[in-house]
Amino acid sequence: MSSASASATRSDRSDPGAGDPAGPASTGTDEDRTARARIRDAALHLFGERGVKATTVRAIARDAGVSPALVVHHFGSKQGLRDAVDEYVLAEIRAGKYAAMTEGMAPTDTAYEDLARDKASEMAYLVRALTDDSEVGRQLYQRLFDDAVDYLAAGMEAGVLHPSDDPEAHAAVLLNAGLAQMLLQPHTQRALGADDHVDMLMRIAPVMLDLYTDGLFTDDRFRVAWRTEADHAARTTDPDPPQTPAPHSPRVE
Amino acid sequence: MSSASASATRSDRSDPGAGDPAGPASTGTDEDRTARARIRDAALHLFGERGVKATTVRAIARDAGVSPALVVHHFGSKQGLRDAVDEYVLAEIRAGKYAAMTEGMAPTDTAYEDLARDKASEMAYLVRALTDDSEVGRQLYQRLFDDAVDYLAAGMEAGVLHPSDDPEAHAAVLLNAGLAQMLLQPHTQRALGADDHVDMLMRIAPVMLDLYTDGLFTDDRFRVAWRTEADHAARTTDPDPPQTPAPHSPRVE
DNA sequence: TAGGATGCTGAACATGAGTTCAGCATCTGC
DNA sequence: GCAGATGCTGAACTCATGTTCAGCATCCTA
Repeated sequence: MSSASASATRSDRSDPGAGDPAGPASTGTDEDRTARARIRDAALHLFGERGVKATTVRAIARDAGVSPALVVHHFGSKQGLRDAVDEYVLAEIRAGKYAAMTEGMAPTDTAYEDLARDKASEMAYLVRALTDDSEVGRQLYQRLFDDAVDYLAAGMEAGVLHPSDDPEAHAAVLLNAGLAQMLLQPHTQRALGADDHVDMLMRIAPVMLDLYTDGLFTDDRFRVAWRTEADHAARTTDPDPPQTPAPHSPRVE
Repeated sequence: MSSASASATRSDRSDPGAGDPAGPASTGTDEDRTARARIRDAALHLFGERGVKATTVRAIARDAGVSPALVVHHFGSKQGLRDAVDEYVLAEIRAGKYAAMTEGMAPTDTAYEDLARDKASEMAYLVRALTDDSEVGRQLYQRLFDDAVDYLAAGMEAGVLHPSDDPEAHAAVLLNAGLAQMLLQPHTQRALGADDHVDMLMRIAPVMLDLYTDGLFTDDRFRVAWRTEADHAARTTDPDPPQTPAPHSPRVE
């Protein structure tokens, strides 16, 4: 067991303490936080900025002010570090810290702006996670989706939102529309010539409120056209459709 | 490009023929297409599937049925190949082949479905480009944005769309909402339990049409609240306060 | 104060991946 | 038929990057 003696110290139980001894991401005034925490934070930041694959262990070590070897000492491997970052972020997701992301659905307060400002690194990481197909992305979306379904149900119950034939699809569409403003933020900002993220939000918010208040179309010709076409397609595709497209019930007008 | 001794044969004029001798992406029945075209197509496919960084030249060569050296022979370098793929895609963008992506804004026909089916590889590449910050992504978004602005203007002119105070922001919001259904497609499909992409679109489309026809809110209370708050913030920001905590407006309860 | 655990490092190691290179076949024009 | 251009390959080279390792300092404990 001579060869395994030194490495056993690392790989087998890399955590010096219990659960998460590093504490929250940006706690601790400056650089007196534990090296483990600094490494995790640096990784979160760089992973979010450039992606996991494009981030080197050496770059993380440099940003954290430690040697590359220490990264491996604490987390076993780059993958182990990634897992630790994921677990950290997932814990925050489970704690509901990113609930404001659904605010993009209908910007009624500044919660989203606050989130974008205070958790920029985490947000970048999450945005990336949503377009990878990582476990973090899956869990984040599922959580936001569940929240959105609840919000919509409550709103419909209270009568402030139009009822829906398909509340889940409704939740998904609205959630996606909200998240899109985040995913496509750089493009949108450029296209609108906005100075910064907040400036862009100030352009976007009233438009979304108008859209959700008045709709877009001045009458229902597009909906009628679509239904006609869908019915026609359903009728001509095959005589006995295995999945009836569910005739759309009349909506609240 | 600097040490132009032996590499001049490759780098400087890597194209054996003129402009784009490889022809369109999937033309040519099976494997009798030129190797250059097969390499480009394989690269497009893999770049879209895994990302540029995660795709190796060796994998591209394997998929194209050639040696890694031939990739470099034709395109000078991996970056050169990437540039060629970008240029190919950009040409298609300029030719308006992806205009149906704006269809997501308001699904009035099957153009988007057709696109998703026939150009799956290209679409994956473009989706990835939109979330990187690549030149292709920028140009694609700009093009789609310009198209969206035109569509909206025409619709408003014709009276089928509500007029807007800020048509560009309106175009951006609608474009983003449409693109979101593409960017978040895997998540949405999972959350809705849809069988496939088309199944998901059949759930999404009527909801979007309902949303754009009727709106979401049953009255304008949220818009009024937001305006009130915005006015208040505007009035109180300038005198001195650096950051107003902003009282949260009434939410959907 | 001795001894071991802990935190940490510099230097080396191994591998994966982009790239280079010398040469072989095939085709075309003379 | 010959010569050069063209298309293409296997093998080797180089470098970046993840990882290992032996050892040093510090701190806690008996």
